Amino acid sequence: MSRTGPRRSESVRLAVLHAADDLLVERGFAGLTIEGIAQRAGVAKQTIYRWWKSKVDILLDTLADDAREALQWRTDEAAGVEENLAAQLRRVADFFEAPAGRVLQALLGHAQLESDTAAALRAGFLKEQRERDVAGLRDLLARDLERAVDDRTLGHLADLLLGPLYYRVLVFGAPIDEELVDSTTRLVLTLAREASPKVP
Amino acid sequence: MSRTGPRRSESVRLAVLHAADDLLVERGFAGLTIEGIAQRAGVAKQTIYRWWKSKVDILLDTLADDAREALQWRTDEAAGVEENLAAQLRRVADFFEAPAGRVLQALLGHAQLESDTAAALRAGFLKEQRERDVAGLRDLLARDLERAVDDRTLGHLADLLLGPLYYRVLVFGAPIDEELVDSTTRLVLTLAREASPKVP
Amino acid sequence: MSRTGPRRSESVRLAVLHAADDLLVERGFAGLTIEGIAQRAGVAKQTIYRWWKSKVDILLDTLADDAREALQWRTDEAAGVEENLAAQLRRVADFFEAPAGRVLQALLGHAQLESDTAAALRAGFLKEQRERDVAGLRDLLARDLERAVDDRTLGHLADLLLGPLYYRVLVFGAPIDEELVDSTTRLVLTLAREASPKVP
Amino acid sequence: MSRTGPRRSESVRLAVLHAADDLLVERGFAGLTIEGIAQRAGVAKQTIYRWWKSKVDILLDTLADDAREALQWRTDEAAGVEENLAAQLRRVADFFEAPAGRVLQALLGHAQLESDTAAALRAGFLKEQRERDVAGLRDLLARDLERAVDDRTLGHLADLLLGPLYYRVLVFGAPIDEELVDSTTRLVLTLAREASPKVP
DNA sequence: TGATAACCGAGACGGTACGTCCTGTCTTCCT
DNA sequence: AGGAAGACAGGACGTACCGTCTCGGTTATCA
Repeated sequence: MSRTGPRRSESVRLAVLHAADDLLVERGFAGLTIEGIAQRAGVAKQTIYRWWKSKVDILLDTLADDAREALQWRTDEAAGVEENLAAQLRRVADFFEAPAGRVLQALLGHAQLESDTAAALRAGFLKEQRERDVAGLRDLLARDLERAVDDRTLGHLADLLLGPLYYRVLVFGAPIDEELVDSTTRLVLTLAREASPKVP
Repeated sequence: MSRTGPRRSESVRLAVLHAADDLLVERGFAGLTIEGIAQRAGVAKQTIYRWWKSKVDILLDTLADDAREALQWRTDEAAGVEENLAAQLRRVADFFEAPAGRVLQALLGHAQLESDTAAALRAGFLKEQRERDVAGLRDLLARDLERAVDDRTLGHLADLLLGPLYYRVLVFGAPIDEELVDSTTRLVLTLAREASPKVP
Repeated sequence: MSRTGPRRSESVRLAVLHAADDLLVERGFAGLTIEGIAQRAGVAKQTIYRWWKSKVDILLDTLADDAREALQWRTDEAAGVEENLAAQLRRVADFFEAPAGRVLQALLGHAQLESDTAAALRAGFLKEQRERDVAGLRDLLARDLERAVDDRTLGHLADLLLGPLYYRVLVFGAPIDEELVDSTTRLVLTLAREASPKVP
Repeated sequence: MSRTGPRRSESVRLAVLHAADDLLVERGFAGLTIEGIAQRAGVAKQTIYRWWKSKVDILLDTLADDAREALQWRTDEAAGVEENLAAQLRRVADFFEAPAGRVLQALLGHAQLESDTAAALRAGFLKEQRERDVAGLRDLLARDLERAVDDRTLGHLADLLLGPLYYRVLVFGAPIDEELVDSTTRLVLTLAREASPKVP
């Protein structure tokens, strides 16, 4: 059965996402309201409710657009494994300084308060990002160790690698410094080599 | 000049803290309202506002009462350094399953959304806990290495030690398993020994 | 530019006015609250505040709807001037026994306490009623005296006519009796005839 | 049974009455609160509640002190009856311009809203004032008519005399002008002479 | 000359209503 | 059908006073 009438307006979608982003930066999460977004975007409230369930849903949308690329693992074949790993951690550090990182931070915060947010965030963005992190780590270690590392171990290594960075940001609200990046990198590599000794 | 008139009622204070604690567990942070707390505690709203600025302020108070002891470093002289360290991490893991841990989790979440909360939490509980963590780690390593470790290094070691645990809880909402405790413990001890080699 | 969106609901308006009227009679002015009206009318508080500034504003609205007719001057051509005048005063007396009269009484009371109420009441209902009273009196006297009476005199006659009635109600809270109606009527007619003697 | 301890402090009583009076003038009846009076008088709230039941009770107290004298009937033997009567009405007019008159006006207003206030005001001040008015009128008419007027008629004459003045003040909030005083005076004297014709 | 009872200041407390803000649903009209 | 405008029921907010109460400190009278 065919349908009639105009389709979803892309300009409305973008206006809402940008308004939400701007207001989050300007007034913080608590000052972010559906009514405020509607007004700023020059859009009716009902239009927002038609396409998104809540302000969290809007933010998840902005995250999907912005964060994926910033946290992608990139390999520089010319550089060593340690440099590549450290570079990825630096990307994480930079991400948290950027607007998209603030969005993730807010969503992670909200996820502690609302299980719906937690479920949506974990089933979507965080799950995908976890997969990218594990895959990126696997590839890098494979180059270093010349053998595959099992997934279980990879998971723990990822926790050890990223945990201290998120801890800094989420718990202390402090920027991630170079020294933390370096020591974390070295530590994880050490453990990886121990756990999966190169076949002589 | 001495105060006259009735003093602050301790029973009111406790009724409010317990009501807040209970409601947080029952209904979550979003379902926690000043009016709800007042009703549950059998207290007038104004009485709450007289002593606390917000529901966050109340939770900070419950945390101060409950969390300090649960996260205290305890040394078992009979056991080795590694066992002591692992036991402390297990205490952290258990804490996050307990009601007081839920309070901290909610507050950490809210701290991502409101800078006031962040400032209060960091200036109060987190600062003290950080000091306890660093001091506990210092004492433990001193026993192991038979020499003092400088504060800067201790700070990084604390990040590496606790980061992965908080990451698990805050980002993935998953319980901290034994394996993570063990690998984190070993890793940090390895790094500590490398960084501060025992004088021969 | 034409308006879009839903219009003001007439049923809501009436529900509020009736609820206010009922509650004023049941519980008196002090027991009349916006929250009470909202609850009785099955309406949200905000809906009331959207259209009225205060409970006084609501009562002014009920007055406009109810009192105009009750205090209208009516001429019975068959009857004499004195009978017509007395009939009008009896209408005033009856009005103060009816619910709408209670509303006016309450508003007059409140007008002594709040200058805003006084200004609104006087600029609205009282001004119109005064005009009706003066006009009614003018017509009646014209019939009796066969000549026009000047406005200044009419004003004073209206004061002398209505003053004693309001005095009874407002100051002594007592009902207006037939004797007061009669003596006031006679008195005013006497004075009117003196002041504007029939041209011989 | 005898009692011990300090007696009621007169300075406290006066401080409260003055504070109430001042605040009534400054902020109006709605802005007059027990807490405000207590603060302004430098007195504890409980002290007020010990001696007065409500703010209305306080105002009744100030009225008793101030109004009695202002509304007292005074006879100037040298002047005629009409002049004496007009002088009394002028006293009423002046009274409503003075602070004590404002208090009575506020209390009369409140009496329309709360039956307790109405009862207290009518059983106290208004009853006494009514008696003074009737007695004053009786004396004056006795001089004029050279015979006594019965109480029933006197009551109606008092209504006709004072009603228009109160009507002006309470309903229109306008000052009582000389013309109203004069016509009311003449009118009432006319009626009195008609009703009780001098024995020839 | 104490004891003791009332007065008084300060202000905590359980309440009620205030007026505001935002939510999510809905209705109306326009394109 | 999509969208702007915005009315509506509802719920929580933080504030202002109410009237009651508990504290200490301070008189004044009477034993």
